[in-house]
Amino acid sequence: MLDLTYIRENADLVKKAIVNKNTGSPDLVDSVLELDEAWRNVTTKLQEIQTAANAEAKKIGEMMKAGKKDEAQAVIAENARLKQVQKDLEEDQRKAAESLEAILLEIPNVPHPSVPVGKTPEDNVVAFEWGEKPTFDFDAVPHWDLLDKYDLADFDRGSKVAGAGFPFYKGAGARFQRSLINFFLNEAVDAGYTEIGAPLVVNQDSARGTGQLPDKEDLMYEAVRDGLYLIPTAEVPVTNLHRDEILSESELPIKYCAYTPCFRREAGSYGKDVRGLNRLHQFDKIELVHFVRPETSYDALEELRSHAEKLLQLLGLPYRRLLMCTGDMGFTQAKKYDLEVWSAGQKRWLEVSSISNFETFQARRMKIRYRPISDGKAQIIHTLNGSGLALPRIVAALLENYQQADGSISIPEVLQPYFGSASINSENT
RNA sequence: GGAGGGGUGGCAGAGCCUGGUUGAAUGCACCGGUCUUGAAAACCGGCAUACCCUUACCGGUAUCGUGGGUUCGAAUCCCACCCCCUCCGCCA
Repeated sequence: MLDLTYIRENADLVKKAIVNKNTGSPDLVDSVLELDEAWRNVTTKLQEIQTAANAEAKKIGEMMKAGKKDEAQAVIAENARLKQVQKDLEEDQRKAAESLEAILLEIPNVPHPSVPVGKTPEDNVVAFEWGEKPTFDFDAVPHWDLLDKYDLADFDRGSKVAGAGFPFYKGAGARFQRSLINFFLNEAVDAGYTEIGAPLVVNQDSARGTGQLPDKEDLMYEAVRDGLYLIPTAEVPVTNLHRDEILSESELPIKYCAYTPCFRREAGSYGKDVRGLNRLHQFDKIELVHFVRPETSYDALEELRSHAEKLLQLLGLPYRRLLMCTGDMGFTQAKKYDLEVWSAGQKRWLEVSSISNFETFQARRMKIRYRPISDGKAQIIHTLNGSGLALPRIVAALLENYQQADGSISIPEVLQPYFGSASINSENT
């Protein structure tokens, strides 16, 4: 959510953002300005009435104290008229505020000036590439064949028990994931993050805070009976951790890492994109979240990005960094990078991390502020997050890129202490 | 799930029975000043949030868990909901 005053003063900029992000009509801005005007008019009138009514009430109080009951009765009768006017105005104000709020929630975050303008994924900029794509003197196979071969995952039984997109992991497959989780968490903690174990369900206020509601409701599984949502990412509970709080400057920046399963309905997806581990309804992810002072958020974005990239480098996975264009970056972000790893068996790039600066967009909804030591006036902070990293596609890429001529899969050195051996082969599954 | 107690400013904690200068005593923390070679102590002053009006100053409104209600007037009375604590039950 953007600041109303900001919209008032930068109407053209916000309109441009809506157009560039391709998320709706720029006329929304005009509606906001009109509704804001209307709300302020009503509010001013209402407050005048309240001022009058309060003054009368005070007078009555004094009369009662002085024992002038009859005089008081007369004022009471007169005040009843004011009360009716007040009620009507309150209703008007409530309606105006409601419409204003609703439209405000439809206005996207304004992209940072460094973000390229564009409409489709083709307009994203490949900002950086790292590593050599592996070459093979045999036919590299996709990961689903390798999962099968070593019985690392069972999709059919997952479908039976839960549904498509909820695989079982077995043996070395399950252990492999567990070793990645531990590796990622340890790296994050070493980089200065505080580890968080988070609730896997959140209430509506939390879902609204990070921007999943009102628009992206279809993304989430919902426990209707209890009004709870299964988290689509740890971003939701972890960012909401400080909702409605005023932090002190000395505790910033706050950096959290959290491992959680993530649940996504992914309604409407199909085809090769969902083959194997490419897209699941439940998957594991380690999420990194920053709470920072506004002036430092773009430094923090690069820092966060480098933390995620380091993991890929340690794992020896070739990857590229995309700077997302305005049309492909999403509603709530001001700037966003995607990291994609090369998947040698499928011969395609797979998105494994998305790193974003939300500036005040989330924090304003959540009322997360900090008190600067200098002037003491509470100020909205900036929030950022990024995956560090999402597991299934990392597993897919590792299996595919590290497959060997003899059919075994070697394990990157950094992972071996976690996994407990140097390869996956027919002996150790 | 049952019974009882409670949710007040950054924190602690009065006020609620007996509705009326209580946006809220007091203490701590914090900020500024005096004093001091410096610091501490002491003393003086300041210190909630959001919003409206205003060039500005002044002024005003709302907020005592949340939402309703009673009343001329509610932190204070009534109702519902949420959360916390204690005891009981159930349970990994």
